[in-house]
This record gives sequence, structure tokens and C-alpha cells, in this order.
Amino acid sequence: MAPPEAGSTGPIKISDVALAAGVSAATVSKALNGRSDVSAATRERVLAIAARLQFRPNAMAGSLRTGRSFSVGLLTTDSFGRFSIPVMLGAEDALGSGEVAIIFCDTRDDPEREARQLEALLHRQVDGIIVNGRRTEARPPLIGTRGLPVVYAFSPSQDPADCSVIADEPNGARLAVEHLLTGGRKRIAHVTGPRRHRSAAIRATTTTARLRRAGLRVDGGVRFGAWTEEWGRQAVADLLRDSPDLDAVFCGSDQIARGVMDGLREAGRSVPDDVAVVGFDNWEVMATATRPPLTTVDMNIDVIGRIAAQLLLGAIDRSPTSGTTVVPARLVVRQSS
Amino acid sequence: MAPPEAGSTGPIKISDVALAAGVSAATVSKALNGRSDVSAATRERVLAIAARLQFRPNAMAGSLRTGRSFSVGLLTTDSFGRFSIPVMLGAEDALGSGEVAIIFCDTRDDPEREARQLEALLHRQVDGIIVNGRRTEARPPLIGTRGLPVVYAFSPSQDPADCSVIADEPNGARLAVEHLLTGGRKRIAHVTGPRRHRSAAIRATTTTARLRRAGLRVDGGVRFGAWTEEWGRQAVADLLRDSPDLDAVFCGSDQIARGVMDGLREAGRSVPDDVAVVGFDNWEVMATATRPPLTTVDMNIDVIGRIAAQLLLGAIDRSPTSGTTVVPARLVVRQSS
DNA sequence: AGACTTATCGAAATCGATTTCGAAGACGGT
DNA sequence: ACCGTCTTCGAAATCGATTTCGATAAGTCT
Repeated sequence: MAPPEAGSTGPIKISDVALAAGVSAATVSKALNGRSDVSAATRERVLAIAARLQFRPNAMAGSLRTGRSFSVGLLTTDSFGRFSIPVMLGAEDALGSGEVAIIFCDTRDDPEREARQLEALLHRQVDGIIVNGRRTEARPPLIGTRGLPVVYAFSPSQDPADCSVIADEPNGARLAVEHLLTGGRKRIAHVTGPRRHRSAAIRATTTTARLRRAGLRVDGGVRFGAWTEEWGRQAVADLLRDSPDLDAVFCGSDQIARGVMDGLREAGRSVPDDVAVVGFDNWEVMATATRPPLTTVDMNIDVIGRIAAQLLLGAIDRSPTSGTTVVPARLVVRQSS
Repeated sequence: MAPPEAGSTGPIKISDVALAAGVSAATVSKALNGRSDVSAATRERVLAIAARLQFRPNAMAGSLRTGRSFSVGLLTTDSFGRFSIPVMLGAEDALGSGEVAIIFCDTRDDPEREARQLEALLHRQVDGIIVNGRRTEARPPLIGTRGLPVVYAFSPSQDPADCSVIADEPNGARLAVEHLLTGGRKRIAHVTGPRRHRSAAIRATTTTARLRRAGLRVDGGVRFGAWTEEWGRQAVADLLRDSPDLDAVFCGSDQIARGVMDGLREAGRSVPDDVAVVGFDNWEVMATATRPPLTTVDMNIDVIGRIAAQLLLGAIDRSPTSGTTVVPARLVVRQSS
């Protein structure tokens, strides 16, 4: 019953289909790709046989012809995946989940390794590259890309002419402060990361400015420290000593917020009744584990990934975008405010 | 001075190098690949010119010839990256960081999507596939892989003949219990995840068995619940009521351990003086943020990824491995025990 | 019937790198 | 001087799918 399947070695090639259908490989190709000069009867027969044989065209042969590999590289310094995973998921959506493959490369923060990975991606003829990092500091642009489209996601390029997609951190900080102001809070403190981190500096500056516009000051002054719970606990202890009647704390990260809330609880302050707390990052595992769950700023990193991928596709299709695209943040309100 | 670089359109091909060197493409190929029938003088000249032109052989042409794409798919249901990222990093190491590319595919837990992703990977002629999930429950094997090498990492296949690499959870649980016993603890409780989760069941069974071997019982009985801090807090409150003189809690996850430690502190018990706590997962961000830092079991997921990749490479080289490989866990001792 | 259009198909070239195999030249030995 | 050997190189085939273009057959029109 079963036909001899034409030399059963290896995967099915177009010539196998052609042989089984009694036509040439050219006709099979035209039938499968909807070209016009094939009769309806032949087309149907070819389609049926191709389906029965589970024929899958060899992507590499096509790529060799077209010069497009239908794959992009994702070069990231974020080994933990905190920022690279959302970028990747967003990009995957935009790239048609399978249409264009994402090749993941972790540089482990080693420039030499990054150069090697880039070399490998070029060798592999990727159609474009998304560069990602866990810092919002601008990073040195890739060198030696030889005209290949590159989009920087989350961590922008130092060259403003490059195509970068970043989070709107000032907007995020403003959303948080305005939310607290709307809730009637007047004595708002700010605990954040290291002063030298761009993210910390920007969020602090924006917070200070927005409060001044409301005729207020950062209660207790901006507290720079580390992105850790430990620092959150310590900072809130200091704050409660220096300005005991604060009624809100805006934190530079969810981890800090966690420490702050622990500190407040241990000091006998209730959240949100006595003190409201707002975080930054919307790191679900942190924000939903606090007591009560944490109101926080979400930078929409998946959207950044999606837009980066869209811009990359545009650049691949010869309509490159230059400059920086800013993605608005969003406030996720839970019970801590 | 600069030679005309032979029709400056697009990337450098081997024929461009051949033209510039005044030899044939065949000779260039042999020179670059260290074949023997090229004179030393010619080889050096070709090498110099290829370097000057920054020639990079087209990987797709080679793949078309050899039938190998030098890429593998990583098909995962773990969108959060908690388990897929370490697997990916380990695999990247084993795959020579760039030699073999990793194509990341997230199935979003949707079987239909998984089938599409698989189809795309096959179409792309990947040399093999690593399947990953966030559960340790056995999962249905991939169907329609047509002889392509597949290795299941962390989340094994239901078919015991498939090649799976999993964590040694019983070993992990034993390490934790023995560590507590060595520390002189006698009244050891166990708080873990949902009873229907394989991981929870295995860890509980192993814990019970190991304690019995020491002539002890699980203090207060195994407490099944959820993988959350909330559950950890609640469970420890119950435990302190039911068996107030417990001196250790082994937790099924680091998140539970966090809740347990918070509960203990609020009940006035000190860790580790009054009660020792051991977690499971070594999720750094959790384990290092507790007070004091958490002793916990590390399943060596990166090693699982590395071994999975090695087995996959073996299978690609026609020496397939069948059956399940178990990777030992390791105890990371911090200050909570 | 002869000229012309249209529909349908296949042979061959193409993409870029590699490999096989034959050709040509250099050289040594008798 | 002639034959054989060894070295060095290049023409051509190969991988698989697509596309161009020419060939053939069928049908249409005067």
C-alpha cells in the first residue's frame, strides 16, 4: 500500500516530492509557493503529496538564495534575565513567534566575549541584532557591525544617532509621586540606589522636581544607597529618626521597597494607613509578596522589546530608524498606597 | 594605493578574496581551512588578503553543504526564566558560546504554540532541541521530531526511553535534613508546596524517610500548601501553635523559607539560635535577602543545562544517549542554620 | 489550414563554500 | 632524453530551493 517514498534517506527534499508527483522540482516549487503557471490539477496533486510526505523546505537553501537568514541576535549583559527575558518575550511576539528566530547570546559583561559573540552572529548572517543590558546607562555602541541593523533595547547606545529604545524613567517617577500626592500625602521620602547609577539619579531628580512643583520637598532628603532590601531597612530606620512624621516613601526599586516595608512594620507603622509605599520595577515576585502587595512602577520592558523588534524589522526592510524611542511607564496600583 | 576591492557590493565572498589574491576560490578555501595542497607562499598571501578584506565565510552556504545548521532550539514553558535562564547559560557554555547557536522559543504553556514553534525549528534545520519546563513533573514527549535529537532538561519526558536530565531532588532533600541533624536539631518541621506537585511530594517523602532513619518524625507533620511566602508565614504560625518547641524548619522552596523566617521573627524566635531554617532552590535574590541569609539546596540547574547540551551534541554526533541522567544537588550553607 | 496567443511545464542557472579529480609543471633518477 | 613522482592549482560538481526562460502543446482567430 505504502509507496516506496523515493530513497528513504534523510529528510524529504523537493526532488522527492517531484518524483512522487511525477513532475519536476520547479513545478513543485511553483505549486507550493502559489506561482501562477501551474494547472489547478497539478497544484492540488503536488500539495497533497507534499503534505503526505511532510515536506519541509530546507530553510538554509532559501537563505542562501535570498541572503536573509530570518534570524536576529539578542546580545545581552543581563545574565539573570530580569530585563532580558521580558525584552525577549516582547521581541518574540513582534517577530512572529517562529518566523524570525531569536539567537540568545549572553556576554557575561565581558567585552571580549561580546566581540566573539558578535563575530559569531555576523558569521551566521543574522539579519539584525538587538542589544540589551540591565543598566539604563548608555553603553558603547557595537563596533564592526558593517552596516547590519542594530537596535539597543533598555540600555541605549552612547551614540545618539543609533537606534535605541528606552524606558521613560522620569515619567515613571512622576507617576509614582503624583499618585502619592493625589492620595493626600505631603511628607514624601525617597529611598533609592547608588548615586552614580543613572537610574537612581534620574528618579531622584524627577521626584525632587515634581515635589517642588507641588510646593513640597523630599522629606528627609533623597537617600542614595544600594538596590537591596538591607539598604531599604536601614534607610527607613534613619528616616524615622530624622523625620518621624513622614507619610509616604517612594522607593527606587521593589527590593528597596521590600526592605522599607519591613522596616516600617518593625517600627510599628502600618502601610498604607500611616505610610504609603510605592516601588519601582513591578518585579512580580517582589511586589506581590510584600504585606500588603506593593504599588509600583512598571517600565513595560516587554513593550520595549516589542518595539525594538519592530524597529529592527523596519531597518531590515531598508527603512532604518535613527535616534531614541521612549516607552512610557505605567503605575500598577496595589494595596500599599 | 587601495586596490579596487572587486565590485564593492555587499559582504565579501570567497570569490572576492580569490580575485584579489589572483588565485581560484578553491585555493582560497583550501588555504583558509588548512588543507595540504597549497604552497606556503600562496597560503600566506591568501590569509593576509582575507584578513584585510575581513572575509567571513557564509555560514548558510556551509550549512547547506553539510546539512548541519550549527544551531539548537531551546523550547521552554518557563516564561519567567527562573529555570530556563540557568539551563540556557549552562547550555551556552557547553555549546562553545557561539559555535552552536541557541534559538530561544517560549511556548507560553500553550501546546498549540509549542507545535508551531517545533515546526519552525524543524523548518530551520536545527541540529537538535533542548526541551525545558519549570515543573519537575514528566511532560509529554515532543511529537513529530522525525529522528531529530531531543534532550529534556529539568522537566523530563514521560517516555523513559527519551533522554532526560533532571535534578536529584531526593538527594537535595537528604542533604538539607542531614545538615540539620548534624547541627544537632531534633524537632524538624517541613513546610512545602502543593501536595499534587511532584517536587513537593518527593521532597516530603524523602524528608520523612531520612528522619525516620534517624529515629525521628517530621515535627508537626508535613505541611503542604503553596510555593509562596504567604503560605510560609501561615504555616509557621500553625506550627508554633501545634508544636511550639520545634528547632528547625526545612522548607520546600526559598520563597516559603522567607515567609517562615518572617513568621519566626514575628513570633520572637531567633534564627538560627532557636530555630534553624533551610530552603530549596538557592534563588539568590531570595536567599541572600533573608535575615540572616538562607542556607538552601541548589539543584545546579546550570549543570543540568550543560549536561543536556553535551548529551545533545553527542546525539548529533551519532552517539545518542537514552534514559535519564540525574544531576546531584548541593547544599549552600549560609547563616540560617 | 496557417498564424498566433495562452497555458503548462522543465532544463538550467543561481546563491557561496567546499571537495574531488584531473592537469600542468617541477624535479629526480636512470 | 625519457619516464615517473610529487607539488600545486583550478574547473566542475555538490548541497536544496527558486526563478528565468525556452519548449511544447493546446486552443483561437482569420
